[in-house]
Amino acid sequence: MDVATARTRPPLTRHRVLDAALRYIDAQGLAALSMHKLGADLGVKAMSLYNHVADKDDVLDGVVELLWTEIETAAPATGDWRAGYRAFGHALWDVISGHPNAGPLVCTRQIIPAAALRIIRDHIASATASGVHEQRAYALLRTISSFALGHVLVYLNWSPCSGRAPTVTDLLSSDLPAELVNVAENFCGQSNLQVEFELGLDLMLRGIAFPDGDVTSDVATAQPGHVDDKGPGGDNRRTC
Amino acid sequence: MDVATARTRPPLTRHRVLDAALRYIDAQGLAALSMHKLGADLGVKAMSLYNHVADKDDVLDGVVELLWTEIETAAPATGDWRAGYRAFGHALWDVISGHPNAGPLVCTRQIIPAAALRIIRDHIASATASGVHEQRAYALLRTISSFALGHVLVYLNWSPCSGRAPTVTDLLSSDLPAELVNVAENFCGQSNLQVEFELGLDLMLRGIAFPDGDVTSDVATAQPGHVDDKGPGGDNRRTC
DNA sequence: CACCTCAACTTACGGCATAAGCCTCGGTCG
DNA sequence: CGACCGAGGCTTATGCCGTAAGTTGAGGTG
Repeated sequence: MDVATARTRPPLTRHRVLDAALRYIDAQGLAALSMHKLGADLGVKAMSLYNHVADKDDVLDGVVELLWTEIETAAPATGDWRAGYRAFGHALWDVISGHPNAGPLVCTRQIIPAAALRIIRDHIASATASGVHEQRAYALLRTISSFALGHVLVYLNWSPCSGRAPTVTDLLSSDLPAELVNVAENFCGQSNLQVEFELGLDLMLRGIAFPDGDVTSDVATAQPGHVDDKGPGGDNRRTC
Repeated sequence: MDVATARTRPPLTRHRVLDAALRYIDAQGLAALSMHKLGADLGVKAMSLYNHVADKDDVLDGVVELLWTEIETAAPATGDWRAGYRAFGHALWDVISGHPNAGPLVCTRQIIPAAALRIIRDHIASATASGVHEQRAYALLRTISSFALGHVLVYLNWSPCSGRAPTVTDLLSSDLPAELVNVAENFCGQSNLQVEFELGLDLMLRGIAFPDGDVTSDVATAQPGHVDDKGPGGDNRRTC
């Protein structure tokens, strides 16, 4: 790479590096990413990247930032907090499944990007502004996030046509009894998980998760995402 | 490693290799695992491992098999399908969170081990034997799995004291406004996610997910995990 | 005894992340 | 105008990685 071409090329920036990394992973898979190839993709030697990112871990963390930014722009908070929560879960599902190779990084890298905190903050604010008890607003958002995350991961890893595996049988070892293959097909193959996810999300927000319909009260009934009514005791291990 | 010590050492098997790999990952972290170090751990050169596993990917897939075997033994199906489903979700949560470094492999590797299919089959059989419609039995098990998986991943990645990060602030970039740090603490830090998970699981099975309490009917009402009442149309993308 | 099998070993190769240092610009200030 | 300098890209070099290919030697089988 001589000096002339280096001049004509737009200068590298952290954002351009991360963006290229995300597109590379989307196209070639996570395992295929290397600093050399990423550099080559940008018309630059590997070591030049280190002027803009700390190391490869930093690149991967940066990709997660990018994904959260996508989620943030896809589901901004509005006046209607239920619609906002729903959009948030939906955006989580959509963005992660839209990047089948990079998406799992969101739940693999131990990092909480600012974009994640911003969108959480906004949706919480929207809910509390409508009178929802703050702790309950957090708990419900947490429950929705967990459900969306788990659901999309099951979808990505265990469903054919999700962009990662063409058929269910590709996920199984070849010498399996037909009976178990049948179980796999029933569990993974036939149903439309996207529809299933949306129905679950709808239900959660329509009040099923809060059967009395009064989400603004803070009475201590057992509800998903409500923990105030249970002390630190009990049978839970690994308490902080 | 001379011949004499090779003789006294118990012979390598695939299972011993995988077991050592799991313990190594538990102790040193996923990124630290290499064939050389794994071999050294077993008193053997790296290449000797290849007599028992195909390659490194095979080792990681094997670790996932081990984890599913743990889940299988922890939550065998019984006559009471609701208790069984509950135990299954619980086991997923426990086993994955019990291996903070290896657990995420379960939703990262694209593989469905036989142990997973066996336990799924048994719990489905238990439910249908009690009169639950088969498609609904699958849908509910799928929903519980998704919730458990997503919940434990949020726990592992975003909670301090989960074995991966000591404090919430370690997960954040250092130059964050106090307001967002506060959001992070509320969302991740203070509550006991294990209790929250168990409550959600209980609720799902006590009938909240099926408000009419009649889980054996197959009327086409909108329910999480019920998809029969919606055709292939609709707004879903990436349909197979 | 002769032979075969097979697990473990040795060697070797290309790719990886990245540390250390260099080179060459464009801008800044005397 | 000319000396300086900082930044961004390049070169080189190191040590680890996964693993292909071929070797060794002990136990079992004829």
